[in-house]
Amino acid sequence: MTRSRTQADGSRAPTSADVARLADVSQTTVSQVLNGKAGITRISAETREKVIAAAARLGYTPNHAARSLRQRRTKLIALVLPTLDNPYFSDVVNAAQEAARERGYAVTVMPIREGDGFRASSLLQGAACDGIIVAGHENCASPELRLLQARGLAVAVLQEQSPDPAISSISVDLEAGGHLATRHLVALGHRRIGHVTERLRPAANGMSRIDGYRRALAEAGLAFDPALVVVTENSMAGGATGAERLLATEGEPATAAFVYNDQLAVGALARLRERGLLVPRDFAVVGFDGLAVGGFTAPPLTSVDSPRGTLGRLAAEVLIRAIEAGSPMAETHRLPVRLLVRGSCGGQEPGDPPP
Amino acid sequence: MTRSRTQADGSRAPTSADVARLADVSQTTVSQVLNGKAGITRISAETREKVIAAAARLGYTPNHAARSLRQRRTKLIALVLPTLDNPYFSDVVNAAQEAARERGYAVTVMPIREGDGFRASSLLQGAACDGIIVAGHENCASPELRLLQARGLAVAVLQEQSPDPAISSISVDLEAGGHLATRHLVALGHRRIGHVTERLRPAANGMSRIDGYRRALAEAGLAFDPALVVVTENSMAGGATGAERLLATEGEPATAAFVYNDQLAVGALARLRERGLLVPRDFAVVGFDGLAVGGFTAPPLTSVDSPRGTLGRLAAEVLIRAIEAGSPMAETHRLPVRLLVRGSCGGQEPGDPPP
DNA sequence: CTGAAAGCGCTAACAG
DNA sequence: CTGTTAGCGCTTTCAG
Repeated sequence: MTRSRTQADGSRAPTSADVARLADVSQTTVSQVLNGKAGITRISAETREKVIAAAARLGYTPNHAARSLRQRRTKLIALVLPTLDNPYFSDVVNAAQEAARERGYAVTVMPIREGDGFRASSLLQGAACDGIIVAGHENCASPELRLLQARGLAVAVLQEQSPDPAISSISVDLEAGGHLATRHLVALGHRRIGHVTERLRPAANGMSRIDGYRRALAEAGLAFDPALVVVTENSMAGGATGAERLLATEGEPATAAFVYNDQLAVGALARLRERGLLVPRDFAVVGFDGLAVGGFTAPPLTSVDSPRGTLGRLAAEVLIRAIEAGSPMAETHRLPVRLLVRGSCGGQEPGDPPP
Repeated sequence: MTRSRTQADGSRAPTSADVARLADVSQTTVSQVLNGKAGITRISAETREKVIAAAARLGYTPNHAARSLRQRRTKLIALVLPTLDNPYFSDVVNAAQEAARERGYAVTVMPIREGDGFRASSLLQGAACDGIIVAGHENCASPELRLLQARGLAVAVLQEQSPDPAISSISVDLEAGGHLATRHLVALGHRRIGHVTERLRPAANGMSRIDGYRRALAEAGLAFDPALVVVTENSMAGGATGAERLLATEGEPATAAFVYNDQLAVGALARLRERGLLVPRDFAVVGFDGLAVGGFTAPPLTSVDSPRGTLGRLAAEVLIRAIEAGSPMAETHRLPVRLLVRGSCGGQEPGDPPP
């Protein structure tokens, strides 16, 4: 009973060897009992009891690093988010976490600011997790992703279409959302409809919000007017200045706007109010995401609702599939969206519109 | 040159042995070059070059699990949050991350729902990280925390006073905040001031928002009326029903409320509006947190601003100090707050009030 | 049904 | 200035 290497505070996390000693069995047996697959019963009931009791008495938990090293598997998934200040990801993370847990994986969130270029990637490269789900424009577009994938890390991209077809992507149908939102405004009689958006990406492939916006305009016989597209920063403040700029646009003024996301839309609503415009009487707004906050704005925000739970769950499932396949099988999923009609467009009272 | 164990896709993450072979040196040398402390130069410039070149050529990144196992240190800090749907923590996390990075640590976020009882704690117990910063009522109060600390994990509690004096705590001065908010309302002439709050915790130790609320009332010679304290759920919807209940209270009606946090306050503002009350003319509201969203509500929300960046940075510093000391030194920090006057109380235009 | 031995990839002692 | 050796804690053959 050599009790070596004590910590500064006198204790030391118990190891499987400690458990083995206490239960008077081998480490192998401890491992077998504690990780025993249901099927294979190579352990007697009596031994099993002893081991379990010993483990419980010591409060034993397997050392994560040792196990990961040995198994070349961490059972850990990282969700890479650009920021935590948009509650959009809350539901996504919860659902991903739940789906992962069912399969024996844990989910952890790594905030990596857009443009930081995966500076934290020593962790990712170093196989600190088995796979990553990546969100955020730049992060998703990063060429480093395919390097990570080549290193054996499973990669899935969330809410963006990856430029790289070899990388899995789970997103909602942004184009359909843009179309739905814009069509809604058209149906309410608007003919000068603006679009407030985050910086436009060059790699537009006909799959983004603005494409749906343009399609709805075209279908209604309305010309696309670049002067009505305002690019701004992705924040509430950005939404406010976006609205401001839209109002200041030359030519016939806009009477409505389809806004990139609810975060921006909250800012836009505030600025419209400050400028003395009454929404929806003087101006209509549609957001995107279907955030809870939209139920509490003045007026409540009509928005394209995205199935965040399904998105998160699916992302986890796809990723785990790839991890367990051992090879990078790319899957692409595009989930449908629906219009969540609240009060910011007028015309109808809260309730679901006809499809 | 035995190239063994290829992955399904034919590649394999390079190891330090691979680098050593390529550079024609020993693994030790590779390790020394790549982790070399600035001071100790036991490596010739030439060798260093060779190693660095080889590592670069292979795209070598040290294996996290192996390194952690060997060093008994992960250089990883987990921030345990109850949910991601309150943007409050965004700044906290960013600041913590920055402070940690300066010291060579990475920060990861683990969402653990309140009441889940650290179910994910196999990771925490298993030494998957060196320390944790815990937020959320129940999580902070969990007795498991001291177990984790006993296991050698550094623990710091955020924004709550830990019931356990042996655990570090970094929070803002909630009592002062409650006092500041309530005094502001008193100064504006309100005499029936309600308080909408999340469930009250038994362990009230004179340090929470409500204590400051009561102190300000007392100082103004106003009686504390339990009928004006409404307990509700921690969400925007909860804030709405809280406001509702406050309006329905019997006795002389409230004309103002100090609300637990901005999330709740957003909901409260919305419900007041729906009920036809004009804020601040008919009712005044003060929130807590100083979130960005408060700048975009109708009217903009006056709130007790909390130094979230400092909080996060300090938490990381305290934790890292504890990690590197090797023993659980408890530190308690309570940061000051200030009133952020916007429009939801009237009386003065946006701008800082006199202290 | 159980144990002994090997080794995951890395770094820290200790020799030279 | 560099290499050899050992071992972190675990799981996994392989023998019994």
